Amino acid sequence: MKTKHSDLIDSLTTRGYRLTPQRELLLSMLSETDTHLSADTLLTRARKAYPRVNKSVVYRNLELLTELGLVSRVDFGGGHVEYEVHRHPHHHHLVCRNCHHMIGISSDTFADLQRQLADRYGFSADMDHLALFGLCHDCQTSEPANAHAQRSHHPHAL
Amino acid sequence: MKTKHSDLIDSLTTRGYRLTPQRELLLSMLSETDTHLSADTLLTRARKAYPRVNKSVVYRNLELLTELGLVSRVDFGGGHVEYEVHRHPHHHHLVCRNCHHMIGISSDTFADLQRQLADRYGFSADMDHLALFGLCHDCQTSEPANAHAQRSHHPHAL
DNA sequence: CGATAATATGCAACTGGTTGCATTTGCAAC
DNA sequence: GTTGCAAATGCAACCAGTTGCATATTATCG
Repeated sequence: MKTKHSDLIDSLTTRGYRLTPQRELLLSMLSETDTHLSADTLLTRARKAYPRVNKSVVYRNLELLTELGLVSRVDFGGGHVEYEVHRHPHHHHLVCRNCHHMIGISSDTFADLQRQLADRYGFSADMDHLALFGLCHDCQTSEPANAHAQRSHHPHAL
Repeated sequence: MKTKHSDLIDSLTTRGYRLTPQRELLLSMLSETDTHLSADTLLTRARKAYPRVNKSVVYRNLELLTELGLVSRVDFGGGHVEYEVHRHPHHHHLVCRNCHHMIGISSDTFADLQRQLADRYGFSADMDHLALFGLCHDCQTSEPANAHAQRSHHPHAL
């Protein structure tokens, strides 16, 4: 239990939002893990405790919690998003497109970039749980090796 | 017509993929615009010329063309992706989360970051048509102004 | 130029996620 | 404790995108 569950609940209620069993369940699932979970995983787990929870409620509440800043949405690209309780300092993810290994890195690495974007373009970038794709150290030397579902039917090519 | 249409077709056929009317149509639509188009837009436009084109074909071919490197997939986050013919040099997009204005920037800006990720983590990042969110110059001073759909029912809070 | 075989297409069923609306519930005031 | 009402939920319909499979089409070879 990394982030105090009761703090999260306070954040909700002091802002005038209701504390419902579903919200409490979501927050407790998220604060009891130290990684990110997909909406679908959250729904499935929630149903173990509470078979009636509805998927629209899960999605709506994740959106609310994200807007309130209690939860961070990590966008892994291609429509795959996961959620985690908002912890400081923010961090980012390097995702290997070959072995799917994920490296968490601190946000310092992006400070220069952020400054450059501000200077050159006047743009204030949201540097909050970015995910970047690429190849991890191990896969750079042996890329095609343990690839997943390489296109199977190259007819007479390459 | 920025990128030679016939070059794209050659890339397909020399690698052993067939040239079909649907593929030709997709490539010509993409090479005749100088911006990115969504799968849905492509489908709609394609149907004007060819009412029978099927959405699964559009999606499958966009995936194929992306794998072959003829087309780039630009991921705008939250599952919104668009496609454009792969032009050099690669560029990135700064998207304002307030006014949705989009700034195209060259990939040089990311060279430092890329080098740092390689040095520190041994990670070779795909720096290819990234999209970053944030606030553009104009919206930083007047953020809440022309916002879209601000959450409407804060009950008695903030 | 016609036959062949593998590829590409169209279709229909399905999945993850979203939306509108009727019902229920949390919470505050009485 | 009861009441009132906005907020939250559950449901069912819906939408974009994906998948499996039968059919149609392309490119090649005879």
